[in-house]
Amino acid sequence: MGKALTNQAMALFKSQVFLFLSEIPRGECIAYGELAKKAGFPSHARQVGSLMKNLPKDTKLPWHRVVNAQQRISFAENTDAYLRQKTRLEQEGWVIVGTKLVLNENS
DNA sequence: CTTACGGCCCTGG
DNA sequence: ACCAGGGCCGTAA
Repeated sequence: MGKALTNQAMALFKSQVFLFLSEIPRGECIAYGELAKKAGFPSHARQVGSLMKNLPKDTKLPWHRVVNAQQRISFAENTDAYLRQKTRLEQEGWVIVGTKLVLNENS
């Protein structure tokens, strides 16, 4: 049972997640869990998801480059959120089948 | 205080 | 490749 994160730890977690996210280049992507690890909190994948969900709509952060550990978009296929993310990833060269990121044509 | 709920993840079938 | 089950942990109700 891990102890609860202090407010300060959470603040650090957030800033680290946003920092590493901002460094993901166009054409690449990263898993929620990977981002959590890099930020120093390996068991907080879901919290990364929450952070993404709560980003302001006009954010400049590349939230769409965050996918799940199976390289899939974590939204149901018939949703708006899914379409938004898929469209943005396709603009960066990804070929996507269903929710699966198959390959990137540019890389 | 306790439930419920996620933009999750991992391990088997 | 697909799915279920268990674990995870902050946040809102």
